[in-house]
Amino acid sequence: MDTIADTSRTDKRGRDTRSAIRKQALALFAERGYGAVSMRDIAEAAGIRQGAIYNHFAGKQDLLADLMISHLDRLLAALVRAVPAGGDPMRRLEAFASFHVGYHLDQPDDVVIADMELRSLEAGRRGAEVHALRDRYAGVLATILEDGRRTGRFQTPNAKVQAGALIAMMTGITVWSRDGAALTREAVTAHYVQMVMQSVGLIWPLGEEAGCSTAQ
Amino acid sequence: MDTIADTSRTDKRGRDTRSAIRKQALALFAERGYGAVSMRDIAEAAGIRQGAIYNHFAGKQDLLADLMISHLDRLLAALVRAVPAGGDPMRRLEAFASFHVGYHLDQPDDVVIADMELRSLEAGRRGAEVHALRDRYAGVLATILEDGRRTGRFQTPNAKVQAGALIAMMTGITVWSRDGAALTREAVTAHYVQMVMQSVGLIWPLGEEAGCSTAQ
DNA sequence: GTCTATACCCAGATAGAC
DNA sequence: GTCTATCTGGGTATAGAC
Repeated sequence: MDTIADTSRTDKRGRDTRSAIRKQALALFAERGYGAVSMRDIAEAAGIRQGAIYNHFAGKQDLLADLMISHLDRLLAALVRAVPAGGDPMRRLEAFASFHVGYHLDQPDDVVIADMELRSLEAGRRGAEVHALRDRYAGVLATILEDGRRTGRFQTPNAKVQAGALIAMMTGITVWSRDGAALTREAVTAHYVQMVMQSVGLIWPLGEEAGCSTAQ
Repeated sequence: MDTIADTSRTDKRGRDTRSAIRKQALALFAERGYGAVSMRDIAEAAGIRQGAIYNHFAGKQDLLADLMISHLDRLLAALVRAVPAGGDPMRRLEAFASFHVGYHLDQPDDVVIADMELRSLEAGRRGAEVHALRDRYAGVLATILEDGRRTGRFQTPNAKVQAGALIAMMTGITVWSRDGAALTREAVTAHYVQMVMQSVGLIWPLGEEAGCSTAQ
């Protein structure tokens, strides 16, 4: 059930088979979905034979869990760097939205797997770990919203519900951004940040004359 | 490739096999995902043998396409009844949000299939039809947002982007509402409507302190 | 229309030589 | 660690009796 080896890097010939498997599996799962990809497909893309995958991963499920968990670990680590733990909820919300959108634009394959293939991940220890990591991520946003609500800055009915709603909204980016976005990265980010900030009742962008919003 | 018969209702013994197949397939696809459900599973749930399904559907793909298209047809018909074609964009946006949330709470299985199993639907005539119906639905919302933006009532950067974002947000309901919602139907609807209305820069609920763009 | 039986294929995983 | 070869099981779809 578990990963065979966690530390392998390049072998004598300078090729890192384990990394190649992960990379190709990620791309194929994201493109076709877990169920539609065979171990033979992955092996071929990685330049090896099917049986050799089992020298690096215990099975297809192990491979999927490995991809999800390593993605979520990186996501959470990057989140901590990008969003301050305390301070003005408005600034933290802006930072969160900006970070989330940027990350999804940069790593659409990782993200789409962690979102769409949850049902493909069989229950068990790894599955619980994945869910726990996802909950931690959503919890960061929920805390920001709750802080804003409690101090009267945000107009939000329920921090947990809204956290789920906003994450769903921003994650939907991957659905349409994959096929040739007509918008620049900055424009997309600005749009989503504006929607998020307005959704908690803020006037956005800031500095629009004493409380009243007008289109620019 | 096509459906065998479109009009069958109950047979002599009062049993409608075709409807039973559709009903069970819908529930199973929604629960486990298309790829994880076999024709044998569906047949067993419907109380027949596996081969008998092919008297009603040309294959598994045909069954999936049938479920998606009939769902989208019903969704669009209900949308037309619930949301007026013209008039105040604010009222139409409120009606759209309220309708969408209510429909997703009522028919989570239909909705989750049409959203999550798009990748399982092979390209072709039926696939194109599904995408066209989905585009029509999103187009209704985009038109509302554009009307509001043009007349200066909504603060929205890009009607098409925001339409996609709001639909993704509201559709995410199915993810968490399936396991014992702690909120009443009315509370969930009110929360989401509020988030949608605020996300276009409106003060919501109406009648909160004068001076800002609450427009009638 | 439904049944039983089966053709046919492809999946994930394993064994053992090198 | 990788290869070839194979085991084992499951899938969709079809054939033909009733």
